[in-house]
Amino acid sequence: MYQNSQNVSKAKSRRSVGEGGQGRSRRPAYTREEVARAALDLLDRVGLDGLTMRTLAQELGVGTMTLYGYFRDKEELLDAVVDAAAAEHNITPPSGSWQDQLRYLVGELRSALARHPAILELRLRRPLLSPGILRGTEIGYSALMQAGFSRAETARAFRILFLYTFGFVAFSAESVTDEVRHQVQAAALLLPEAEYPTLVASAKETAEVMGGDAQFEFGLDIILQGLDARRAGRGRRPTRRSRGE
Amino acid sequence: MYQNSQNVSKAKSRRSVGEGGQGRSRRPAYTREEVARAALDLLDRVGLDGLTMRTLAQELGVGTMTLYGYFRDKEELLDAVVDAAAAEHNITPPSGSWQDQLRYLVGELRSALARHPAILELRLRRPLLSPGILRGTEIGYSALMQAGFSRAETARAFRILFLYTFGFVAFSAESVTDEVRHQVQAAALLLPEAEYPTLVASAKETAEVMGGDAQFEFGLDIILQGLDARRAGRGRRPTRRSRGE
DNA sequence: ACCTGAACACCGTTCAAGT
DNA sequence: ACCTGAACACCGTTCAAGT
Repeated sequence: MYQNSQNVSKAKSRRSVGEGGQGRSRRPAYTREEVARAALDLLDRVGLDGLTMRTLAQELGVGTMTLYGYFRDKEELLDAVVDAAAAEHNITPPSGSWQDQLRYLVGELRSALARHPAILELRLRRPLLSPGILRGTEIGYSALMQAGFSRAETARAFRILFLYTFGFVAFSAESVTDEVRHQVQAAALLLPEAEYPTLVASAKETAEVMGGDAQFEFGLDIILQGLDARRAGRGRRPTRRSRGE
Repeated sequence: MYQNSQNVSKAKSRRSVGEGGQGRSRRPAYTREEVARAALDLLDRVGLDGLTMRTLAQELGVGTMTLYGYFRDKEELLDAVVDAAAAEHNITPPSGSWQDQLRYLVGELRSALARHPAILELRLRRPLLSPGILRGTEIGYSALMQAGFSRAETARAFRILFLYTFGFVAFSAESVTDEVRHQVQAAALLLPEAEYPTLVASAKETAEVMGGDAQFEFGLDIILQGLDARRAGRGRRPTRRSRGE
């Protein structure tokens, strides 16, 4: 379902090694993708620290060193795991206004990241570029360009939405429970009021804002509103907001 | 310079153990803060993977197990390292419009994160609440509230800016070199044009947008513009943007 | 061709002991 | 009171060998 043509053919060519006639040579027990999916599954269950070459091998019923036949490194395995997570991500081209389309895309990205929390940390270090991931980018780009944004603005705008979503999930994942919220509120209330008057007064609001759908939607609205304002103002006054006044 | 009163007094009370008269009992070679700062320094030099209890101990000229007298865990040490990084962060209350003040704050946060890149990854897992970190929040809150935002809006607005900045630094740190940009552009150009027409056409723009001051400022402007629009529209029409149309 | 145990150079941390 | 080496239960990975 992802990178179809290339991967399938690669797997096939691996499988068809025995066509020589002797048919005695062993063929790999798994494909790269199968190993990656097993690793993703294990990752979901035991977290990033629990994903070990040893435990993964055990899970698959092979010797540890067998894994090094599929991947040069643990690093390379982890890249494949990120790819496997992206492969699950099946987005259908949305309809509606450009804002609606982007809302949908960003929502999909958010839920995809939430489905495999450990993936996020993995992606921090790699600028991922596999086709599966870029499918969403393509759709977002075309929505923005149809709305009248230039190519440069489109790239910038999509990047903002992408970064916001990533930042949100990274810091507002389901790890922000009610308990964490209470801790935050308590910590804010303990601050010296002389130095932190506004924060002490807003302790409750600060805690509420740590996560949740409402906060996510609010930020999304703000960004889309800002983009819309930028779009509307085009040509008239090319935004000299960055200057002094 | 950070959490002044408490920490200093704690360090003093540690030092003054020998006041009993005998003066023979050994006192700790370092304070907690000194160990944390040494760890931060080591972190900057060798990265997160290189920061080991063993190497840190060696750096300080003590046995490995001595560190466990200061911190129960490596986890607890890392928390202290994040705190030590926050302690360096000295922000002076800014002036100007609320947008200017927030621009300044966010810029400070960005450069603070850039100064110790490994800190970012550390902060992903901990909702940090030390006073040093919250100083910036207090200033941001008061700027937003003076601009007329409600407490709830203020908390939401500041959170957006915080998340955007974090996301930006996480994915657009100095690790995005020209080489990475070239890779991105090349990867985009290699996509099948039938499926990715917009992305292929915007390969150059996509690469440019991966990092850099211009992109950061653009996103910041968009968010501030969106916030301003929200502020201006208050009361009139309480934003039913989230609905269908 | 494909698989794998033993071994190496590391980790964080417990334990029992040293002054 | 403070410090610490030895030891334990782990890592990722190299190497040389097994079928």
